[in-house]
Amino acid sequence: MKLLIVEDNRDISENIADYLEPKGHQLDFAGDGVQGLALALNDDFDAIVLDLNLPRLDGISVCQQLRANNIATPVIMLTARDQLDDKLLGFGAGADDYLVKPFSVKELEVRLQALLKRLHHFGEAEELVVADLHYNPNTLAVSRAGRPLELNPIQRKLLARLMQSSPNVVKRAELETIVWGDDPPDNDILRTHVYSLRNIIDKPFASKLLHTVHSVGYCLAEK
Amino acid sequence: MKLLIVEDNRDISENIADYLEPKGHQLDFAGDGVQGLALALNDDFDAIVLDLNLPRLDGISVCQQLRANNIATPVIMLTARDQLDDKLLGFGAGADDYLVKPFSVKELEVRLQALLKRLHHFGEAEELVVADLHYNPNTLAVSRAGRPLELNPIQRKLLARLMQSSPNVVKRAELETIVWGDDPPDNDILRTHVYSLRNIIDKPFASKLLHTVHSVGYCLAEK
DNA sequence: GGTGGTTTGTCAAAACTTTGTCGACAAATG
DNA sequence: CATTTGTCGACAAAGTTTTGACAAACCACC
Repeated sequence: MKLLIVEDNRDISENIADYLEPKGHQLDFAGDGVQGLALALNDDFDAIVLDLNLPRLDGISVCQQLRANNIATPVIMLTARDQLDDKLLGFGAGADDYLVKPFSVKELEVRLQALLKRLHHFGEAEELVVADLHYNPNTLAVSRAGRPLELNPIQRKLLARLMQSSPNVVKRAELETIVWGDDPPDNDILRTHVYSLRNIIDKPFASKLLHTVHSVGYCLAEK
Repeated sequence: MKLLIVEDNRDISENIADYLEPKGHQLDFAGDGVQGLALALNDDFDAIVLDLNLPRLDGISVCQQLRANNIATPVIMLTARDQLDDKLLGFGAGADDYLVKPFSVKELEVRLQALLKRLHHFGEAEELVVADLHYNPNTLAVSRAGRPLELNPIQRKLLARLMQSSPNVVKRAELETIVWGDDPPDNDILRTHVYSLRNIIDKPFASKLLHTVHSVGYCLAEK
């Protein structure tokens, strides 16, 4: 996930970076409020970790400005132990959670995850990606090399399974079950649908992704 | 606000009571998990404070049972300092926040308020916006490109869900549940309502927002 | 390496399903 | 009792799925 850390204490920033970056999260840093606000306004983060006491512009003001600019990114405030009343202010300014310094980075991670689970599209499926082919199961949008493609329901079902299983081979019988449920057709109509799917996702492009595995099934993968 | 405190340590319960009751909050108490669950299921609280270690039934199980019974009341977990991993479990079970013992009651209050604010924001306010289409769930005012529009109740329900889910596709069955509850009509009357909604929000404008996804449902989005 | 049966690719037309449109009428609202 | 709202049926339009027919590719075996 993509995070913005606004914190003037280098030790704390590095501590966070050391823990979260190895876990695959992408972090941006700002050392004061003005810089942090600029970054937050110009980029799209999954969450923002915001120190309360910052040079140039304090955390509460940063948070207020964000909300005033209609940016709903979850914000976690960092406060010193004796600033409990500031927390109330922080929540008033639109913060979503806070942590008392000194805090464990693991605790930060737990709270980040809780926030994202709550706010960030609850119950949504992940976008499927194979090479330059994208399929979003929520919007049902399909695109390849950035160009949008139109699929009908059967084609979507086939594509979804092929992408989920990629780069593995999916057996014909399995694809038939996906489309027609427990009573598959006795003729070989799957062929026609694979053909039409191929026409849409492969025909107009140089490299082919959907490969036939003779007398087994199909597989979607690069090369 | 009406709170349920599930905690086997009398000192802690009393501490909470002494601080919150004078402020006008109404508290109920349970000394073990079974009792707590029973109270939570039979009454309507604004929030529940739930100890992790409880006699008879632990806090995580209580929380899980609540969610399984479709009760969305905010839950704050109380954990000992060395139970950080349990927090992950707690969030997984559906808890909304947690506090590390020993905690200040003032901090509990801050977190309770934050939770309720979050809930209220979700349940009541928040104007919905998709492209130049606006819907305020409080005033029930709908407008597009600044021009006010008049919707009837069913159209509003449909629009609200479509806007909340935008740009995702919303399935017909889901829209039917939104409008008619658990027993959807056996005919296809949703079509007529979507048609009339479309007449109001799209017909008089150049760009169309409400798109049909054949044999799936509808989606509200730009382009 | 040729041979023949099997599997796969191709495509257009036919059969079918879902959706848009709208007028008529019943039910709810105030 | 007038107006708004919700339900229904009918038909045309749009979109989807199946069918069937032939050609090309594949594979096993002589």
